[in-house]
Amino acid sequence: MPADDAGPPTLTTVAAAAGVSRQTVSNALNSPELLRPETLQRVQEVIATLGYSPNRAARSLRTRASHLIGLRIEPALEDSANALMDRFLHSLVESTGEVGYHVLLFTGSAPESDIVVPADALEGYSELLRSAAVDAFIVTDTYRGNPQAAFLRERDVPVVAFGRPWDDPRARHPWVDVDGRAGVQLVVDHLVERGHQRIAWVGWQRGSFIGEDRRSGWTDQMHAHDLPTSRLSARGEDSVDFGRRAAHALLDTEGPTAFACASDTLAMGVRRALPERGRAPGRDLAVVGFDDSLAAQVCTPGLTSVRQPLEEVAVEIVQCLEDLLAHRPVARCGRTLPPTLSVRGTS
Amino acid sequence: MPADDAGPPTLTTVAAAAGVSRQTVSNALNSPELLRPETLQRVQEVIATLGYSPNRAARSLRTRASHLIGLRIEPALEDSANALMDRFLHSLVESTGEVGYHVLLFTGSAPESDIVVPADALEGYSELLRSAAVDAFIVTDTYRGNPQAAFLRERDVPVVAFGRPWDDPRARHPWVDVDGRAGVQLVVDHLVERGHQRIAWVGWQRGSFIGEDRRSGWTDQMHAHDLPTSRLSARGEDSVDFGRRAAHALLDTEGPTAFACASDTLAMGVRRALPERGRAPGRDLAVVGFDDSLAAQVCTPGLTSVRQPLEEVAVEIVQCLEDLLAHRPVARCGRTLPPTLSVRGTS
DNA sequence: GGTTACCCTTGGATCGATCCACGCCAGGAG
DNA sequence: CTCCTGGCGTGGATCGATCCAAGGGTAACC
Repeated sequence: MPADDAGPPTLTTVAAAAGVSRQTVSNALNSPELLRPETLQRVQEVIATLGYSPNRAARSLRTRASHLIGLRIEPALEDSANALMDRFLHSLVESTGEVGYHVLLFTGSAPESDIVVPADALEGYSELLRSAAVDAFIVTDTYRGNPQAAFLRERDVPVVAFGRPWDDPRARHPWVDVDGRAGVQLVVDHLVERGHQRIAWVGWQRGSFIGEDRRSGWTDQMHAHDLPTSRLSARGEDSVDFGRRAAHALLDTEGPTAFACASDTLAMGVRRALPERGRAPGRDLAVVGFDDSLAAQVCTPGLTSVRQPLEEVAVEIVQCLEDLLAHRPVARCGRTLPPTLSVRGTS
Repeated sequence: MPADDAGPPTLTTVAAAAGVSRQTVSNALNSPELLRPETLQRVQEVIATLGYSPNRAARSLRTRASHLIGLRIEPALEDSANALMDRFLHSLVESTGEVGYHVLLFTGSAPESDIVVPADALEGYSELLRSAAVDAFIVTDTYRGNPQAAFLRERDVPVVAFGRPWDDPRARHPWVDVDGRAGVQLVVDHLVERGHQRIAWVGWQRGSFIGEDRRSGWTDQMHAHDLPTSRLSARGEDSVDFGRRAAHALLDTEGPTAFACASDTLAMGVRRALPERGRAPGRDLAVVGFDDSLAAQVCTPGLTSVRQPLEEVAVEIVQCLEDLLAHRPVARCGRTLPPTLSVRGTS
């Protein structure tokens, strides 16, 4: 019975030092209400003195719970979506930490086809789950159809998605998403309040669920204000250059006084176009972006932009996760959160 | 002996199905060379059929190795440093994955004082280590003095740092860093090649190790080309506005034809100043940044910038980690990697 | 005095992989 | 014919925490 021989202390070590039994120490940690207050305190003191903390491997083995949440990181694309991921990741780690979970990152090397998810792509998930390395997953493919979540859910893999199952509204896995439509509605309201009437939309091509969702915020809210949308909409790729060209085209014929954009990237393009016609972004000629990226915050004047409530998303996801892991019925299967508007110099 | 009752298969399950003993299956996984090829193949087939993978908790408990690497995420600061972290994180996860490790994220809630690292701040690390949750740590406080690495190392915590121990060159923990000085030397060479002679420096205040390191690349290489540096240097906070003011001040009196900046943020400020004097960034009046941030890539014309080789940093760190964990003497205690130059429209 | 409740002890089993020490068998060498 | 070695089987112990069941004290109560 090596007491203070080598390595970190164990339950037995602590028990011996505190003059109680293993069981009592275990109870002190897991069911403190079973102990008499004075005993509890004594045990806790010894735990603190010895710097004991329970071996996670042993605990996991016995309880069949690793208290780890798996998150797959996609190969780095240096775009604004990634900057979002970073903010999200921070919040997520914090939220999970508060309820005693940690985040385990992994990466799937297998490339995926577009629609059909081959078994290979799920291999990473499957392996981690079979080896009991993680208790659940969070999937974050917000920017595509995100078929993985439903796929995993069908196989009884505990999973919560950041992003709606756009392509299958009947999917029954829990998800949390940001209400892009509501975000753009905020933008329109804000611009109308500033006196704008001819508000143009610069967005993505048809076919992007997220793009259409954001755009619907523009059309709906414009109509709600009895404002015209006809010929005021441009669609194209998500690039600075398209934003610039779209702004020129709209200014040539339609005389808009404000631009609501589907992304900061497009908004940066619109901004770029204005000086080329001797105008400047500001109250009179407004530009609003989406995502509140670093670029939006750094440029002068700052770009007004829709900010996703990623911190709240993380909190919601963790709540779902807790329900899921406790085998409680998850309160809400899907939930959308409203973004906010960061108002800066361009509006 | 529940064969295919519930839960994932275990060693015993596989052994029974393959008609061999537990030990043989274990050997098939950990010391395949001990098995006759035909036996090995048979066992592997059964493993594949049953979809077996060893329980990580059990393995960790027995071998005292979790195959997890701890990485602490600092509270989100939305600056360019964070964008770097993201790129680094991706590479790191990939590199660690290739050698059978995963990355575990955690966060320390305790605030830190400036110099003295209180025991509290290390609590997060310590707890994870005592509970045998991780085998080692990576610390990434590149942008400060980074006292934690040395501190942890002294306590025999396996740790590799991304970032030099600036304040204590004799620290003996392994580290990998990017050679900022060499990066700026690249910039100077590039600008000289483009015909520039009066190259200004826009950097940070004294006292920042990293700032001084980068600046030394400018002074050294300017002198190597027999070019003047006198009165061509501006120092201030890392903000767009300071960059702008510095550019104006330098243009007022010194007539520089190129600006080398300590960060993309400063460079964006310099860029901003040029149109205000009827000039435009480009070959004739060059601006170069540092970090190759998204903003540098997205703006028009694109900002030439120094790109940190984060992918290589990750690979090097993982190599150190392997040595460390194998109790091999770490090949190089510290190592710096040269950055590259992403040349774009502003130079 | 007996009952009840409360607090704690005791000793064991269990999770699943690995480590260890044998033991067994076949084939080739001596 | 024996010895030896490579390939594999067998049974048990081990890692450390938790689960389980039974039991021994003490104090308060009727």
